[in-house]
Amino acid sequence: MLKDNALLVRDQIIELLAKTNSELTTTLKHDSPFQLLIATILSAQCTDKRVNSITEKLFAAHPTVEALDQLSLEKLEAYIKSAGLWRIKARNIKHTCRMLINDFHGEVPKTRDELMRLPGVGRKTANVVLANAFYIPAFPVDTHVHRVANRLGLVNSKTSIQTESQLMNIIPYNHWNDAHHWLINHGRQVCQARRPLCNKCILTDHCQYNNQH
DNA sequence: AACTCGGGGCA
DNA sequence: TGCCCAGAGTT
Repeated sequence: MLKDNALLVRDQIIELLAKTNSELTTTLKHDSPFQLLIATILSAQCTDKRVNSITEKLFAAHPTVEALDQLSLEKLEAYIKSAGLWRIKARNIKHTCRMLINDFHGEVPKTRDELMRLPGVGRKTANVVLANAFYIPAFPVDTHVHRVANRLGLVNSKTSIQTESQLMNIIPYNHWNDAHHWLINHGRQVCQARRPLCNKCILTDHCQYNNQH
């Protein structure tokens, strides 16, 4: 019963994706897995647009792990100060560069476990790199995705890891990327954590949350 | 599982 | 100016 509802919601979303313009999807600009890794570390609690404005200059001058490793902590901090949490991120990025060189032959690892050993890389960031740098099936779940998918009844899960696997099961692989971006945008603009704007929502007919409030 | 971190954004 | 955000890391 719940599963049937999830399938209905899924089909509604996929229908919406066809009409959605690609401008809705913000992307982190990068030329290599390494650059995507650094950009994704920077993107925590920060919009992709601001990250891109930082990495545009940073990667122009220091495009590789070897080049970025040579950059002093102070200069790195100066580059990324507009990203928020810059002290932590600068330290993590420096440490990550050293680990890539020392432990991974200067390459970005291709497994989630290895990626998550890098400081500043959690499960969500690891999944972003796996999916977008290496095209390895992975579904990044942030709080927006987790909240919206559960409210809509697309999944029924306690943890974001459960949400991750349930979304991978119910959404066709070719829609993972745009569905991910749609869920994030819907979470930011409509299905907000505290004040969900259900009157602006197109999916209220099958929504568990809306029908309870 | 719940808490802390530490910046920016926004009312 | 105080509250909120959203990831990672810690206990």
